[in-house]
Amino acid sequence: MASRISSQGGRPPQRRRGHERVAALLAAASDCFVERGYDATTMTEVAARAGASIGSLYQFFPTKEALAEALMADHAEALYARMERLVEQAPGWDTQELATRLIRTFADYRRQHPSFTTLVEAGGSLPPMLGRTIRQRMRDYLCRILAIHAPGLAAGELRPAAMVVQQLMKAAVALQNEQPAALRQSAQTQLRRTLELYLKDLAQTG
Amino acid sequence: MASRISSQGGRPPQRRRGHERVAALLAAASDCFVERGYDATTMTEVAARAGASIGSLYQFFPTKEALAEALMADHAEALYARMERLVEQAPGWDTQELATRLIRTFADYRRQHPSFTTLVEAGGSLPPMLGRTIRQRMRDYLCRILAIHAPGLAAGELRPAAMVVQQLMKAAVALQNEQPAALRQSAQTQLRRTLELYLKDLAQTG
DNA sequence: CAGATATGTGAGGGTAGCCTCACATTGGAG
DNA sequence: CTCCAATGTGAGGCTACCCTCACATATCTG
Repeated sequence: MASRISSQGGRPPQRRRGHERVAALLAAASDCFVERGYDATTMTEVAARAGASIGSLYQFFPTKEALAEALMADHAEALYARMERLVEQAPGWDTQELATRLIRTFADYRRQHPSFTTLVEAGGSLPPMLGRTIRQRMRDYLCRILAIHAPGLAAGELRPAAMVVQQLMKAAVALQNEQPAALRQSAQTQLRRTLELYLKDLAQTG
Repeated sequence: MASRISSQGGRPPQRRRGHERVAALLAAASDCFVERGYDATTMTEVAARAGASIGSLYQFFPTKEALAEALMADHAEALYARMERLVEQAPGWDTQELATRLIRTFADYRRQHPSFTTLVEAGGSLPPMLGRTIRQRMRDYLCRILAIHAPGLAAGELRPAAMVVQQLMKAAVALQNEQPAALRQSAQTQLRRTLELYLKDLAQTG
């Protein structure tokens, strides 16, 4: 799980020890976020857990937010890789089959990486920009995959695909948080169909 | 929605104006928690939103935690009332029918009261004791109802009912957060069945 | 009205936590 | 080996926020 560090500030590691430190720091951050949540974890604790000092932590991550974003970037990359691998393996599927597999991949990854779930669901408590970044990135990934491999939906226009993806997001990420009353009726119907798909798959998987 | 204020400290209101203030403060807290999450909302903001000063807020709620707990107490009371009303209306149901209705009631309440969901799901970021209190109370409520109205499960022994209730909790409260790998196999099977029930109902409701 | 109690106010104490800085140490290139 | 950039360190600045306190005002009882 090589990490690319946040784009803003924070010099990337260059020597071997630097890379090791970054990996340890990200692992520590992951554990802390899962156990205590984003707000409650302190930078001091992350550093201590990684066997480093605060200064060392700030050497690579200029901000607590940047730390979370780097962790999220790693997750996003890994998840995206899984999805692309999945799509490459069997290009002949129709939209529904593809959606089912993608959702299962997504759900599996969530189960295997609790910190990913923690960050995605932290929602309101995260710094606004970070929250938006995370959701945007997830949406982009799913949208790109669906747009490429579901030509029936993305033929020329982007709106429908984006809508479906948004509903996939809602189903897979924030199932219980969403408020159906706030959704338009047509979208709601489509969401229900997506939900059924997701739930059926989830029930099979366990 | 008359509130009973936290048990620990914090004198309950006695005059008319006091009751109005408490209601306004709880409403403000509810909004803030939903928008920003528990950690990110400040007591100053809650007070300002309710048109009061900080001193006024601390007149009734001795602690930020007490404020959240009072809000949660209101929710718990309202939800419990709904559940009891439901059970009284049709005492002839079998276990499955009852469970389905209870879960729907639970899901409906969650949709109608976002701050309830916010507090229940805040999980790791809440002060440990508050989090435990919240989960314990929800478990007690569901357990009591199931124990009373599903004699087949609660005949003498409490263990099976408690287990089912725990799984109901997992299904209804933290569907995606749980890690099936950490569960025992038998429990997992039962959980799956409960999940299917929950999901089926959710799909129907929208 | 008068006394008593409840309620209202906001400046400030205390603290926790993010982040900086000045300097020590390590490791690799020439 | 020598030198320089990378990495390591932790005390402390600074800010934000929870909560207290001394006092003002409002509301109720007699």
